[in-house]
Amino acid sequence: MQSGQPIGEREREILTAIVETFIATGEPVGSRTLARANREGLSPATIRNVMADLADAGFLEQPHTSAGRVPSSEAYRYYVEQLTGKARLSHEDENIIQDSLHGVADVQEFMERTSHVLSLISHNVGVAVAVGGPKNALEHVYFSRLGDQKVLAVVVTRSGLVRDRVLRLDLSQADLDGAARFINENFRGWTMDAMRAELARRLEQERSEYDRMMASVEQLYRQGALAADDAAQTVYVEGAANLVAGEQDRQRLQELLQTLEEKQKVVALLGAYLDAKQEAVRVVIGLDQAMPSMRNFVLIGAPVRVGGEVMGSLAVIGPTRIDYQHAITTVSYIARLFDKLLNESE
Amino acid sequence: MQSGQPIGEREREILTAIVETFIATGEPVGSRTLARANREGLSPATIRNVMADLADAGFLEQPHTSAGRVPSSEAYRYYVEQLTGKARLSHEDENIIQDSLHGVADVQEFMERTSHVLSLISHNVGVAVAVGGPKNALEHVYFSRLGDQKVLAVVVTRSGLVRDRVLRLDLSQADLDGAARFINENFRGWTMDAMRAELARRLEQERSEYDRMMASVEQLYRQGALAADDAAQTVYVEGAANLVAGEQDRQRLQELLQTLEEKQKVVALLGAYLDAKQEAVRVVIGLDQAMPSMRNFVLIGAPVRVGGEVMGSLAVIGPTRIDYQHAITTVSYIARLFDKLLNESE
DNA sequence: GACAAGCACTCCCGTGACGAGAGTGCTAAT
DNA sequence: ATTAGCACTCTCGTCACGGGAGTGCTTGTC
Repeated sequence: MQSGQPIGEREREILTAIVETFIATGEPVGSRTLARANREGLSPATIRNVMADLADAGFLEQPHTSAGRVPSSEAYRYYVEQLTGKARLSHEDENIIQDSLHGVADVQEFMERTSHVLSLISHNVGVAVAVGGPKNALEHVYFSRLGDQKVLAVVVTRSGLVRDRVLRLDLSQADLDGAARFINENFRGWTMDAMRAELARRLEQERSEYDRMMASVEQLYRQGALAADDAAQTVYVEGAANLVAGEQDRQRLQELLQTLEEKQKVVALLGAYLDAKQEAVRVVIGLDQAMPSMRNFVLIGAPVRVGGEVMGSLAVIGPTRIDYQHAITTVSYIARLFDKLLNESE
Repeated sequence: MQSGQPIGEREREILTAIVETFIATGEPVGSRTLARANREGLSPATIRNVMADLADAGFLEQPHTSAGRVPSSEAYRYYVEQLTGKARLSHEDENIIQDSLHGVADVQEFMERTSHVLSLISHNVGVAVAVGGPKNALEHVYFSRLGDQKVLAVVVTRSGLVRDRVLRLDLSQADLDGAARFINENFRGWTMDAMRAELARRLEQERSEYDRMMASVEQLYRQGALAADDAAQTVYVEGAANLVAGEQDRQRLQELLQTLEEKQKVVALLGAYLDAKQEAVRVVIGLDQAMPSMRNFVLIGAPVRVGGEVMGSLAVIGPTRIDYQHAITTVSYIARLFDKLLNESE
């Protein structure tokens, strides 16, 4: 058999058995072990034949001759694909999640706790990001002069996100108040994107007949006071310490931790693989494409939507040797919880 | 010599030599190595005698007979004490710091970058915390009804800190606006502490003659809308990955990373050892007192003040085997830079 | 043809022996 | 007071060795 799908029922069974025992033990799995566990009582020799076929087809790898077999990325993909989505989270885990997220109203805090509880339950890295929300409705802006050349800009969106930044600008408080009033009166309820676009249009068009206030608005706009772009994201990464137990190579361990510390990289990862359209949990095996230091790692994540718009995403990141079923149900459970909680309060 | 101070000039010299070579190499240092480096050309045998004395006095420890000596915590304390404060930061390091912090106006961002640059330069863990600032002057509050039972509270202080939280409250936007107007008009410029105290007093005293607005204020107050307490701190911890190289014991490494992930613990550490009164950098050797998982670790930190009030603190955390001189000058340099930048703009 | 049994072979890994290297403590000499 | 010398200790890297686990292949059986 060369690269043909291992369509046979027997092949399938043996492949998933290999994947599962490897995930459980972490050691190359040999034909004998497999034969013992196999309920049909096949002999090691038979299993060896099948294994040889699977190896030819690219599903198994051998660290060295006379060692057991290790699943390849392909094997994991196949394994995940044939998992039934029917597994339920244990009550224990459900309780932990409920306790952890109960009564939290703040999106930020929700994200923070989510990353924490994800890492806790999965024993891997839990990640949650809240995107700045260019599609969020503007609720209120506020500008405050802090001192020489410094202005504090605060933007509140209707979903409860608060972004603040300090700009280098020299405007009086009166000017700032005027600009804020203008924006609040004209753009309340607009999406950030729409507001910015309209503002840009007006500034362009009415350039000749500027009054003092519009000049202030322009300055604020140009300095990014109203930005709600990709940079305006909060990322929570927790459980990096869990990787210590799993990764033997110290060099690699350090690289991994470093990568996880660079939050933008994590954001990029999630962004690259999760999109708004997908409905369910997505499993990405082999992150080395997007991030070389993450080879042999997988991402199990889902977007969080509020009213159709992506508000953020959550994920578990761990080695290929991860409990897929468990991680998938956990992520899925929290994502649904999220949707329910966030969407009910609209 | 039993527990007497190693007052002798020779002892001092040898002790610092031991500490320095141990810091540099990480291996127990023997009499021969020391003799080679010693400029007075003492023989190994003589040095052995001195070392025996130092060991008796509690400054040196021996992993096993016939191994070199390792400095004890006492030795590090003694070593740090006798360091001259005159060392200057290398221009290279100064440039890195300047580049990294240049043009940053926002306190939060300043803290974030500080922790980053600290970890970068020291090759250890960099920490920076901004305290909520109970002594900060109130600039502005803003309340917004988000939906059923949810209210967003935003507090802006004069120093540019923005705190937001979502409360479970059911007040109309009109009520919220009234309460905000009341607080802004009456308490602008007050310190958070004073404002809270006065508010509590008034609520107590005028309980009988409440109007609708004061009732709203009370609800907000009770729900913590105006809290600016210890919980309201932001912590930045960076460079945890650097510990991988230094710590051999995996079990311990994991514990360390876990501790650093629990931000409150880090805050507690800084809080326990750094106080407003101290002028310069403080070096704390042996963190196991406050945090068992941190045994054999040291903290090199300084508070950040604005106008006499503590606004936060910064620190390097690393193993006892750290380049003290370098870490001290780095922390001191950034602390001074901080003071300069923050205080100039007042 | 599918499965099983047997067998020779490969490779890893734990164990114990062994010697080099580094360091110590002590004693005797300067 | 210092130092040279010496016997002793402890670690660590290397190497040989054998057990264990696993493979591939060949042959045999239903």
